[in-house]
Amino acid sequence: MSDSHIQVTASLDPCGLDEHPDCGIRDVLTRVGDKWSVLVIVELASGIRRFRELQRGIDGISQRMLTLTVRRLERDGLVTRTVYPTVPAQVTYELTALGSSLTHLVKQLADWSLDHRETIGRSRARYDAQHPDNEIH
Amino acid sequence: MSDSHIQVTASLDPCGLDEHPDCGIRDVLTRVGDKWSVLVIVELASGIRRFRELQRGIDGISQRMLTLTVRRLERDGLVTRTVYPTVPAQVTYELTALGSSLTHLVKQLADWSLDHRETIGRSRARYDAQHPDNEIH
DNA sequence: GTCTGACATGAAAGTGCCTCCTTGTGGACT
DNA sequence: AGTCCACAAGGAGGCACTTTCATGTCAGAC
Repeated sequence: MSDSHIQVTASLDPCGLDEHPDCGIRDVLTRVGDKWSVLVIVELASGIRRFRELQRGIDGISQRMLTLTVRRLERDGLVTRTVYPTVPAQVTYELTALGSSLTHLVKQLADWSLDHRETIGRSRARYDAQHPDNEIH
Repeated sequence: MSDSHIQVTASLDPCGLDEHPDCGIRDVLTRVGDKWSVLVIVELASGIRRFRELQRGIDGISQRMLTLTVRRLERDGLVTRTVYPTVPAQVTYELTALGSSLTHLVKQLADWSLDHRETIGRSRARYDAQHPDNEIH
């Protein structure tokens, strides 16, 4: 850990050394840490979805963001996009085996967050009370 | 899942309903998904650190980013900051029980990433070859 | 012709993280 | 005075994500 290094480049290539798992964690967070990706993953964990179905299942996401998000997930190999030559055209998205392998971790993170939500909220309130000058929300 | 909703506000308050674990996952990613937080957590998992020790242990992080990052982690209750009235002044940081409770998940994410790094790399190369017009890296 | 559904894409503006550089505080030392 | 150590904070610019709005393609229906 103390020997960790990340050469910060545009694509954030992890160093890949086994003794540097932190590089790995940065990589996965870069991959799913954006606003919408993990929500897409969670929705697809429930089964294959057409574009509109997927959009309706994720509150607040625009057509644009959904298109960009699923494209990135597809590029990373987490999602499969299938185009049907129907009229009107239809596209479906589903998790790959790789994408599915991430879902149990996502579930655990969600559980952790729910388990500790109140504690974190109290901590924030306490901190803000003690540091009224610090605007870091 | 399909009833999920996130009211996107500046502070991203999760809805907190048990049937909406995705709100939880967004919350935790907001918390540790930035570039440096998880690296700080990983470094502190190895033990208490003074500021400079922490900075040296995380390659590439500036004094400024470290200050901001530990401040946010402290606010969330993941890290304890202890000031020693020495000359020169000294500060130490260590994980709280809450912060520590996250480390095994972080480890799992890191492992997942290392396990699948090659697969993802290949997927990207394949995707880029098939979609030369898509600049989405 | 227009409209619809389904989905992709382009353009521009807004936002905030991140970086770089600088300054500050409090001692101690030369 | 200057320099050092230890750490915090200010200011400004860059960049990418995000959002909004608009446009595009392809058929089919009217």
